[in-house]
Amino acid sequence: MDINISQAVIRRLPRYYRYLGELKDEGVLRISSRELSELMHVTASQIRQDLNHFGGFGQQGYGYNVRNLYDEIGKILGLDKNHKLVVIGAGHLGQALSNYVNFERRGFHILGIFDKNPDLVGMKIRDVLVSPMEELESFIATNDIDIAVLTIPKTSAVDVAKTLVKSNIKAIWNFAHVDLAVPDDVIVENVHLSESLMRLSYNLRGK
Amino acid sequence: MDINISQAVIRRLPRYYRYLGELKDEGVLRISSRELSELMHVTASQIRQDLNHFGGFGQQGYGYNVRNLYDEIGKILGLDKNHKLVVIGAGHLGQALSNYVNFERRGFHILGIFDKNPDLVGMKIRDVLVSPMEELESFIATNDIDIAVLTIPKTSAVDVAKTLVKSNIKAIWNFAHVDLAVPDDVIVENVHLSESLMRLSYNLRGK
DNA sequence: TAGATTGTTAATCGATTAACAATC
DNA sequence: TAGATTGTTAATCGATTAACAATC
Repeated sequence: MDINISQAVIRRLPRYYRYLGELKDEGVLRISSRELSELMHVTASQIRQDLNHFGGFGQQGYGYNVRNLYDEIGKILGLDKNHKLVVIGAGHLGQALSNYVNFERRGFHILGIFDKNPDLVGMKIRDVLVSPMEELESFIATNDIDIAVLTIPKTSAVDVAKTLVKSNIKAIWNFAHVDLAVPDDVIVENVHLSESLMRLSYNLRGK
Repeated sequence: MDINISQAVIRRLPRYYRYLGELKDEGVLRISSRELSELMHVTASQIRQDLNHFGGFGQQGYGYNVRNLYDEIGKILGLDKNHKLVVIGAGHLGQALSNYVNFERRGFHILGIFDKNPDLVGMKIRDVLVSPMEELESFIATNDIDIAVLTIPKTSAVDVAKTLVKSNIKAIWNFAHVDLAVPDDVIVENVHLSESLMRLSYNLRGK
């Protein structure tokens, strides 16, 4: 397995995983790179190149075993492991993410929800209590949290990120519209919804 | 202005826009590509290349006028125009997006919300009534809707997308975990949250 | 004018696609 | 075995960076 795989390849893995999951559920046992390429509208070359970064999962003359490839990609993506999360910001978006059961199914367990608004503290979302921000730091330490989901306005996001770094968080799933400055060993995955909407708007020009 | 600008360039425009907006709010009047590059952690070359796809916004020996460049990028992204939206799916995510006031500020106006669940129909979210799915098609026609926001499970998303295409929708902001098959002239911008979380999970490997 | 910085061309780098020998 | 399809190398394409003449 390559030491450093480009993010271009990584971006495509979840999509392969989704298609293979669907094929698996349909009872398809094997698939060739050509067949999968037609289904996904990518080149067969790209599929084979991408997969071979991680190992030879196929067999000449046969193709790929759907179940096996699905599992292997799952392992590559770390979906065979459990992750412990806290959601920071119990507003609408924080609540929406906390309510989303499919994350739980993939091993992403939300153990705590935090908000600075006293009106929201004490509320329960799917059995998880909303706690005051003051308890965040000790909660992360006590419960060995890996990932913080940041669904707060950008004005407070920078400060909270500092607290998270101090608490040795491993990764931040950032929904705030700001670039967080964190040490290199802290993973930040940004979801900037307004940027996505602007790209849509651009592509809509002249229509 | 180039006829066909790569999506790689387009992806970066909203981020430039965000930084220029912040500089503008801080009262900064002008900035050189080098200064901006240091702020954003990209190369000055890339900034100049990107901007020159759309025109010469700068001035030799001076740099760029912050206010002017901000406005120009806004125009490129179509943020000087108003857009009419419907949100389809009044679940947690649909509610979260409908409640997000910043979209409104950028000219994205949510005129209708739709759901097939009778318990949600009749509810009001920021003055917008949740209507039954049966009314979707006529609503789009009557109100000249540009963009549909799809926050429903993937099982129903494919069918609803067909209805949207029939209704001559121009763009779909798709939060369902499925690739929508639509004609070439319908824009689809995907937000696949679970894929984002999987990328985070991958980058977390071994930590 | 001299200095600064753009706009733009040329060079480099990396990612994608094509081709094919290896092999099931 | 013959046919099919992978794994992998080589060729191509596109995106990024460097360089510098143009010009404010």
